[in-house]
Amino acid sequence: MPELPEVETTRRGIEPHLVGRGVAEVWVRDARLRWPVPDALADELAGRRIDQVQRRAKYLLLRAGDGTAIVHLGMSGSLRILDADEPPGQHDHVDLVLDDGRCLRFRDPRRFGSMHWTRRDPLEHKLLRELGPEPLGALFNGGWLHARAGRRKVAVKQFLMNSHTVVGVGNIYASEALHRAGIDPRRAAGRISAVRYERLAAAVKETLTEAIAAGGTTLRDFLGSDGNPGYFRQELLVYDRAGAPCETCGRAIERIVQGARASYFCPSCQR
DNA sequence: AGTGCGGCCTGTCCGC
DNA sequence: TGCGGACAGGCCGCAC
Repeated sequence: MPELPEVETTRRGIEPHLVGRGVAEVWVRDARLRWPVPDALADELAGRRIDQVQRRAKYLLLRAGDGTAIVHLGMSGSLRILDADEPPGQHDHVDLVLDDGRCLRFRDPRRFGSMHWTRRDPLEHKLLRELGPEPLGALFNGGWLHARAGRRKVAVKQFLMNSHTVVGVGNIYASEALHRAGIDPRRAAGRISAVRYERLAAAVKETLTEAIAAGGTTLRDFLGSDGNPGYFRQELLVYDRAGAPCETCGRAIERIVQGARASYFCPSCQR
């Protein structure tokens, strides 16, 4: 399940193959993603040159002249560089055929991903406009979290996963960062001190940075753009470890459900 | 405005 | 061994 480290790993994997390359053709085999792939993507991207491959939150931005393809990998999406004549599989929905005989192939079994095309500033796109700060940027820090939290009663884990609070912290890394910061995921966001929010912001940055360095976390079906898995899974201290001993104190990790999502935490290290 | 939840989708896993 | 059903999960969009 791509979270920010997986998306950044993908970006770094595809960038050197795309920048400066022309797009010869765009094949949309199945436009039924989360939102229908617009005809404009194929019509307008073909014939252009890709200038930059950027990331904002979990969106990848393929900049091509005055247009931008916006790609979200959803739950199960992946982008890979292949020879263009490689036969597509069942879930290979879109190809950008490049002018060097290769292609960028979008695969997404669950079709929670999406692709958009815009001729405007992509950061002003409806889906990107309201997003909170990047977790690895300077704008995201303990002061920001503390100020945003105010007196809100929502559980801190859900607060942390809200894209207005900070982008790119999904279910896995939310549990991990809260564990590192020693904060109970059930605690009300507005009942956490500024000092503890400093710890939490630092924990988010550390967790994501380490995960990116490891090439992302591989759970189930995530593979990087080179087809290889990420190696952060072995670093996870609580996620998917219900019943297993906490590495710090030995007490059993607990699993609870918050907002219809699994949370994992150590009941003695996290308060 | 903040909060909660339905819905999208399919591969995987579990229990019978 | 086969089968049905629960589950996983990002995140928009809607209802309260």
